[in-house]
Amino acid sequence: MSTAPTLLETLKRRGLRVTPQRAIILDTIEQMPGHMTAEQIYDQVRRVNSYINLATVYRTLELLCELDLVTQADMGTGATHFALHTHATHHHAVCRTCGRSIEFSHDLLTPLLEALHNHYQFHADADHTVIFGWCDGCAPGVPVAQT
Amino acid sequence: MSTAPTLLETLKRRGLRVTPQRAIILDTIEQMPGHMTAEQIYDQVRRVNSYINLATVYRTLELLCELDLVTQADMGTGATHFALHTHATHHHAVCRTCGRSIEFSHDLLTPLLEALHNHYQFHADADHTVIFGWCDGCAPGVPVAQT
DNA sequence: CTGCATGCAAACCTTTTGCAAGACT
DNA sequence: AGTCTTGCAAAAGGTTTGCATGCAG
Repeated sequence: MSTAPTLLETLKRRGLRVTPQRAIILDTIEQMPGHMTAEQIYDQVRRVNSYINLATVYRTLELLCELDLVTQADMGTGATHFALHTHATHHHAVCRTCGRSIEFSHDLLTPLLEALHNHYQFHADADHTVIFGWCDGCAPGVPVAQT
Repeated sequence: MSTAPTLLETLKRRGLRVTPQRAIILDTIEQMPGHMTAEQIYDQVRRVNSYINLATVYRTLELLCELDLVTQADMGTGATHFALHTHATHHHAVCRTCGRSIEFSHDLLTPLLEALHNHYQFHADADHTVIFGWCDGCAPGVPVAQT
């Protein structure tokens, strides 16, 4: 139950290079809530040091993904969303019509994850699964059509 | 249990314009198996008529999506995958490491879909849901690391 | 000192769009 | 005839990359 190590500590521990840029980016990510796009992280990072480059943000995110410290999710908005792997696990039901995103708890996904594991020995990445569909307001089933 | 109408017939029935390009594209989509990217459809379409433009393929796909005849799915490969809505419903478990995709039946997803409906009145688009994770071969949990 | 990381700018890829010409009904 | 569709080419996003410089270890 010890406090989880910071991203920076984890980097050091694994013998990876710690640069000022990485320190700022990691710190920023840890302080941002939920998921964020590379652009959002970039904007935030620039408030600390406006000389950090977008490419560096991407390269750092790539590194974090490789280390399984961060997960990616496509919310259907064009830009990839990143989130701390330790971030409270929840998932998203995204409306194809209005774009709204409903968060739902991990519990609802459990049966599926277990089934995938039992049937296919597939270990689903339980973080930030995205399910598309239509929210209550945006009529389901009935296709648009109608002039 | 009459035969399902072709995409072309559906277009006509809804009073939409039928052009040679659309005829070729629709026909191609119906003949291609499973999902395909716009580029793949384009390549196939060009074998019939090499003057058809990629933009036209995109515009036709957009139309089909609006009519709910085709669904989109992001398989994490960069390009959007399209599939006939009538195509046998199944979903995908995509391995983040090796990229392999395991198809799983709709049944496994049912509990989740019902739960989303009951809890949030959310009508999930049951077609081609994509779950990311790791297949049996690609060690789960254990991060890469290790020099 | 050596190698890895960074900044910059250009390249990339997929997808979208403006516009004039052309085709469908 | 009138409107919708197409082709072309350029633009738009998001993300990646090559290369020279610079810094961490």
